[in-house]
Amino acid sequence: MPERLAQSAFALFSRHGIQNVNLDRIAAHAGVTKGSLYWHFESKDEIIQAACSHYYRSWHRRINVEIAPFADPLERLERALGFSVRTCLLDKENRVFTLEIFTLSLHDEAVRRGWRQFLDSVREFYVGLLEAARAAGRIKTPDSRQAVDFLLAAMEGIKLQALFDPELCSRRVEKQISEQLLRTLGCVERRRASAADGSSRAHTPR
Amino acid sequence: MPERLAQSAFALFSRHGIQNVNLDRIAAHAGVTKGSLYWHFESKDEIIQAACSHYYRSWHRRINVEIAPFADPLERLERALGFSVRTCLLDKENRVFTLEIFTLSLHDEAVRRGWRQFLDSVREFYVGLLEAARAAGRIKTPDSRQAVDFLLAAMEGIKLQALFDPELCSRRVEKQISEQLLRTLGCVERRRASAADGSSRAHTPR
DNA sequence: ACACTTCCATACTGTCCGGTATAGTCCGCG
DNA sequence: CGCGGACTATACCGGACAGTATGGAAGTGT
Repeated sequence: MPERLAQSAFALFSRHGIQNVNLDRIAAHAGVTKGSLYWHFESKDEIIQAACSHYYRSWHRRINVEIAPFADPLERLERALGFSVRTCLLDKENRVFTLEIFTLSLHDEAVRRGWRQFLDSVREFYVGLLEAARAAGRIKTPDSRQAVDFLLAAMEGIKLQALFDPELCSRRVEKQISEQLLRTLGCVERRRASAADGSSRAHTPR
Repeated sequence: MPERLAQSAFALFSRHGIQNVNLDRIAAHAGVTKGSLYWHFESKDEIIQAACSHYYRSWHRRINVEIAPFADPLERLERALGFSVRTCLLDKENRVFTLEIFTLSLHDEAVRRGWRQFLDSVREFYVGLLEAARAAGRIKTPDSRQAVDFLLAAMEGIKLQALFDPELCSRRVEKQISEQLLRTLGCVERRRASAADGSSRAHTPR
């Protein structure tokens, strides 16, 4: 039941925002009433934290599913990048929820700490992918950490832009941005192949 | 008086967030009471809009002051970039206020429209600087608009990172990021000069 | 002096919402 | 069977706050 409440909270927060969703609504969405909700959670803050945890776990699960079929380090990196960019551009719920969390983080140390831990795990995830691609000679970047930091920052920015420019929310832009981000990472082989042989175009993920 | 109320609203919103600031507080900050405030503005929404307009005007004024002393296109671009990056990293009020506005934009079309107009004006500002630098042969980028879009996105992302990592809020990181952004713009001369002659180091703004 | 306008202060109103109190139901265990 | 614990539903509470009503003050024009 606590997990169902957390899911309901996430679902509602990610559509309507945190302030616009009251506890009666979360409880009803989970099929119970507010009394039950208060049995499991002490406060709205605690429910918000539960929704965050739900989101963090879900993100990790989804991105791992995305890269699981691939062994090539650069392919894995590309897939992960593609997933992230797609999430930023097309996943409106992700946008709403994360923005709400950021704003809450401004004044709530606990929420900030939670996001920071999540961000650290995402960073380690990407550094791992990048180092593997680097070891395989597919990426050339002087400093993996810094490159990943830049990448993550760029993706957050892109997410914001998508909020204000719905035309960005397309597969074409997604591909464009993914390539741009790969370029900033110092992708060596991808670029050359693209310039030399148009058949790599067909190789691009859909 | 309306301008004083808008300034008060901005000052308070940029420190405490929009939800955490009630109208009594804004009025008191401006030296009046809520009745006066309601004489000038119809609703809290209208006061939020006034605070936004105040912020937008202030931003344009400040960045123009920053680049006014310089004639060289690349120097102007660098100064503007430096100002923006500094604002993102060090100006906490800017961070708080803009994040609050983004979150409000998720569900409020009027706020979203306002920011979008502001963003368009910022984009045009940077495209203007970039084109000038390009015409002077100081910048090499295939598509100014796209480059500026990427730049603006990156800056928003950096602002978010600064929220979660206070160590980023330093002049060293500011310089590092500014250089990185210049690199993504296709800055030709700056890079070469830096590699060839250490004296350009002293030329770097403090 | 009076009327009008602009602006302001104060008290009030009603809604919303997080949180609480209390009673009820169900299940497992001795 | 009785009891305790986990869970649930319902009614209630009090505070917060945007917005409203009303009266007052000051300035201006006739």
